[in-house]
Amino acid sequence: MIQTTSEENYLKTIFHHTGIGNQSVTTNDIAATLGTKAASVTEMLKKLAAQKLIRYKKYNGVTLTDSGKQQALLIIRKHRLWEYFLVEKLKFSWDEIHEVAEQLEHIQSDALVERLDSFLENPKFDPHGDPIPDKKGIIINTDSQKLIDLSEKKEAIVNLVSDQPELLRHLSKIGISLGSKLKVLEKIPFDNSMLLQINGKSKVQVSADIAKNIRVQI
Amino acid sequence: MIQTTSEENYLKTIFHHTGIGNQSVTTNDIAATLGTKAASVTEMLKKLAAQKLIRYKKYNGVTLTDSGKQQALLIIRKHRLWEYFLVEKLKFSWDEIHEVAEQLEHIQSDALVERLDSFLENPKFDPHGDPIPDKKGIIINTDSQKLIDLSEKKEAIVNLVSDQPELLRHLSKIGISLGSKLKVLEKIPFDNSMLLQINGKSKVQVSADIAKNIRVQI
DNA sequence: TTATAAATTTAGTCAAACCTAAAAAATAAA
DNA sequence: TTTATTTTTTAGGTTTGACTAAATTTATAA
Repeated sequence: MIQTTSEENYLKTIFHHTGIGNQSVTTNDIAATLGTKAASVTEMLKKLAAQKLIRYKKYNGVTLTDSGKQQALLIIRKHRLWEYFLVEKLKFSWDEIHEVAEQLEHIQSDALVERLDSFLENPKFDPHGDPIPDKKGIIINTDSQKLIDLSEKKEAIVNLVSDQPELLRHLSKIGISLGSKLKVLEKIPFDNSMLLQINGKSKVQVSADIAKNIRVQI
Repeated sequence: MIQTTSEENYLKTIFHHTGIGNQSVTTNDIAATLGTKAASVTEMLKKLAAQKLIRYKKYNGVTLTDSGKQQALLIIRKHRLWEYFLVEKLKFSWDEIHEVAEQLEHIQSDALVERLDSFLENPKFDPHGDPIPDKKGIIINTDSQKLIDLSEKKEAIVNLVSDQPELLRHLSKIGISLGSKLKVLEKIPFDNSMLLQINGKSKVQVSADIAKNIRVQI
């Protein structure tokens, strides 16, 4: 499951274009960001698709799978933790650190990341003010809200879900995952449950207990 | 003048075989250390020779040029500084750090190395007791040895002590300082502690933990 | 001192990640 | 709706650093 540095850079770039939702990004945009040519991007997209890290259909742009999103977030976690280290401990200024962090983010060692995180006392934001994903790849978003508070007819993107394994299992069963677009079709006052439409397709009923544990972003 | 990771690994391996002198090392020995095949080594040797980092004559083994030696020492400097960081700051044990340091040593940034060195307060030895070359690639006399390795009845001069302030305070309290002449009167197998005579006068008992952190020269 | 063995180099392949040029598909304009 | 333009993909190359197999050189032993 370990990516090459190049594969990691592609994942990161795709994530930066598509964000936490399931938006797509074009071959040319990826090439422009990475400073490579479109032809090279196409080749790499095939490799990433074969590993089920992205969804790729010819001439159609790409989106990250849950697995790809997870990988990207963990690389971003490393990048931002190292940036924090460089500024807070080594006294670099915030504008000198990017290039070095680009290298450090590719060091492969789970133990290293976790110990670095502890050593730095679990910072939540990097020196540029961007949030640092936690070890599960969950990223704070201050303008997120609980699904239960979303009003009827409104749409939002699933941002954070609590890390209870049972809840996660249930959600994946009914087709909700990080980045899903939810529309509130109806709120049932009797039990505060909600009728939702997922990604403009399937409809599903969720209890208030569940809706309290999902955070979404408009 | 920047080397690839692979070139850096070859330089480092050659240095570890040839040392600070101008000894030579064979193709096969390099291959064995790196886990590659002799044919691959031959190819790389040509590249390094073209950069004047090694002296290479077919079928004749290689030696490092001054420039190659310098490069190798700076890589070793990085490796050992990162090892020190991993143990002293991130609390890894000394036997878990090698693999990660192998990756970190290839990060390219002069500023990073110098700031890391300052942050660590310019350590002179890594957690395995090996000396850390300074920024010019100058390495402390490698034929100094750890006091703990000195055998009974032998005498030696204190060369360097680790820079832990507490240790330094303790040593000055019992009368050991840079340049003191120590004679090993007795080694106690039970706890590896040592009974020493200092400058032919006072006797003192030091624990194994202390004896590991003092370097002496015969 | 010749025959055998070991070490080293050469020659030819391969995979990864890039490239250019040409073909194909999708999009925009006439 | 055809034509033109842009985007994307395919096809064929290049470089780096590895490989195997065969050839060459050096070292060892009978």
